[in-house]
Amino acid sequence: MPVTIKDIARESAVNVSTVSRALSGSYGVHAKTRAHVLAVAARLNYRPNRVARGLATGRSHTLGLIVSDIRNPFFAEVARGAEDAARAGGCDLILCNSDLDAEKQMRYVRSLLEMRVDGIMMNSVATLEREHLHQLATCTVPIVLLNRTAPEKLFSTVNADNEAGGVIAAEYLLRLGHRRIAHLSGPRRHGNMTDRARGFARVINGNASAKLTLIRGENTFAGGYELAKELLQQKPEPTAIFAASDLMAFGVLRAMIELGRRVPEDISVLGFDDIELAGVVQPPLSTIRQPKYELGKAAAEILLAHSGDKSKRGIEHRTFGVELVERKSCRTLP
Amino acid sequence: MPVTIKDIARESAVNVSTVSRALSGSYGVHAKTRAHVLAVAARLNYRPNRVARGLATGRSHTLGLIVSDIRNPFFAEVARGAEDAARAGGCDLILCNSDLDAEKQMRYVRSLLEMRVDGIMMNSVATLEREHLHQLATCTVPIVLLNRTAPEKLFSTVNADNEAGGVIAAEYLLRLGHRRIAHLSGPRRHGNMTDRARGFARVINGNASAKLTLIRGENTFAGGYELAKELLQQKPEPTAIFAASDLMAFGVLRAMIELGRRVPEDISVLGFDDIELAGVVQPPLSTIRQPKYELGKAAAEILLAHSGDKSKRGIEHRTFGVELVERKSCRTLP
DNA sequence: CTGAAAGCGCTAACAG
DNA sequence: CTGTTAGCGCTTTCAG
Repeated sequence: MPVTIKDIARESAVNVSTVSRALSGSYGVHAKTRAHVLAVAARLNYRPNRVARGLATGRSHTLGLIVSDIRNPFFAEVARGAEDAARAGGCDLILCNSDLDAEKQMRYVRSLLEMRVDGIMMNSVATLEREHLHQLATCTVPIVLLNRTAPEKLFSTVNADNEAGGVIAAEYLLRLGHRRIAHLSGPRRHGNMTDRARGFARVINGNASAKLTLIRGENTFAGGYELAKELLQQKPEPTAIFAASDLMAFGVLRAMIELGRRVPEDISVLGFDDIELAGVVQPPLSTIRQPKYELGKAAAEILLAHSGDKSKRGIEHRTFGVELVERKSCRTLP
Repeated sequence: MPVTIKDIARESAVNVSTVSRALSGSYGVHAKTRAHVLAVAARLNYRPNRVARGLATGRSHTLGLIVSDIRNPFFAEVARGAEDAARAGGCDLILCNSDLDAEKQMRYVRSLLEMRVDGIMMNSVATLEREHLHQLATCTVPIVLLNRTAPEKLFSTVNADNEAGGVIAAEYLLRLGHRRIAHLSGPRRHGNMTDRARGFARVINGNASAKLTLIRGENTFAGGYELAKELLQQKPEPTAIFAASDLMAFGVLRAMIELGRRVPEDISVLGFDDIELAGVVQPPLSTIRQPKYELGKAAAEILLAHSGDKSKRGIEHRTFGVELVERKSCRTLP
């Protein structure tokens, strides 16, 4: 059995409450007794029991993170940012993979609530129904939604400026001289991608000589691959393709190889996210970078900041800028 | 304030212990009262407090996972496997990123111990000193070491058969007709990679006409890139390169492009791991696949199996086979 | 500054 | 089958 506060109280001939005070570093205990208690604790190799502490204080010092799948490199970055920030704030991080399944997601929320986490970060609530949303709203702990662009009155949100990203992408391609341009977007329910598409379309369509082709598919390597193959059926071919994520862009690159098109000589490809491997594929992928690590970090920090005030659940919204990362997959048209 | 077992006891006019029994589904409670209690609980929207339960039972139903960095796609897969298995066993997963820092790693272990997790999975203890190892050995919860090839009497281990992987790689390259062969390995303290190198070298050196060049560097994209550039300084050039990880192989691929070599026409490249993007790069990377998801899953399952028995901390060792995944980065020599 | 005592919410003997 | 009674280990009034 692990040594408890009681053991060290007995051993150092003081009351448990004194030990508790000495250990929690709070004032109100003589420096001498305190030193003694600490010494005994060290000698006995005492490890506080955070479960007991949690029960007594009501704070568990844990944060929950629900992502669709940690294997998606985008979420891995987000998770890392969240973990670092949580850790810096003295909290541990519980990881949940929802697979974009609303049921599963709600189960995780319940589970986290039962553990009395101090806050929950979750992405991908796009598919949540009213009832679920309502359930979330009645949560006793602060919640921050990641990648949620719709304005939220009920929860804090953290997201990248996706629409601006679409604008940047469009302006870039136009600037390079492209006019026949395609955009490969994700499913409609994917709010972020819809935002990207909106910004992108607005700019392209605002240029009289430019022509936009927009098609949708799955936000995966395979999705990008298939959309690209489908796209190149039609004539005239676009000179540039903007994929809504790097993963999809990778699929496009593969499709181009199989179709015998060279990138960027025959066709330019632009991605979104700037995951680590964007710079690794051939050719290195030009893309719109969003600050993934920072998104996760910000989410955790919001939780940390508000996990104290039970009364006013401070709602906070943070939007991060995105930027163009030029590599080798887009070229200037003569 | 959340509703407690007490509230529902009062509301349904029975004792808390009855409620507890009814809720925990255990026998010894009349079906009728039980149904009633459950109904009241549901009406009150009762959520059990797992912190309290944990304190009372001594089991927290959480598992800890310490990896060097979740952004490494290898660990993301492992983590996913671990999470799924933990979840299936009714446990939550706490994620820790140690960055291969021994100090940090030990802090995490302590932290997890304070939370009274039911078990800990950790990779990368290669750099741990005797003192740390000893500390771990005295832990009150079961520990399983991931990717630890050294035989362990103190802890359970789960790993892929790295040495066999090296053998498979060597035989494959030999079979394709390669004789001037290079191996790019990781740092010496990286036990897995050392095992891969051992198996590989044994086979290559066992072939009289084959010549092996072995160099070491960092297990990263940049590491592979630099080693490859260094390697191609010397003449005659190898006809095949076996990289100790896919990440390193990606670096090799990049270096080859920059040096004007075509893969696999001029030089063959073989990786290890089979991370998701191995099939995405150009050319698709041939590699030795290790079952990452299964590794994580097995680790969690061992913990789950042994977290009951306090007395006999069953030590268990599991080794997973690896296999060759042939894609397009290696060619047959005429 | 320190001790005594009352919980936090739940489980687990032990009686009845 | 159900109620009573102790705690789990720690914090936190409230006295002294």
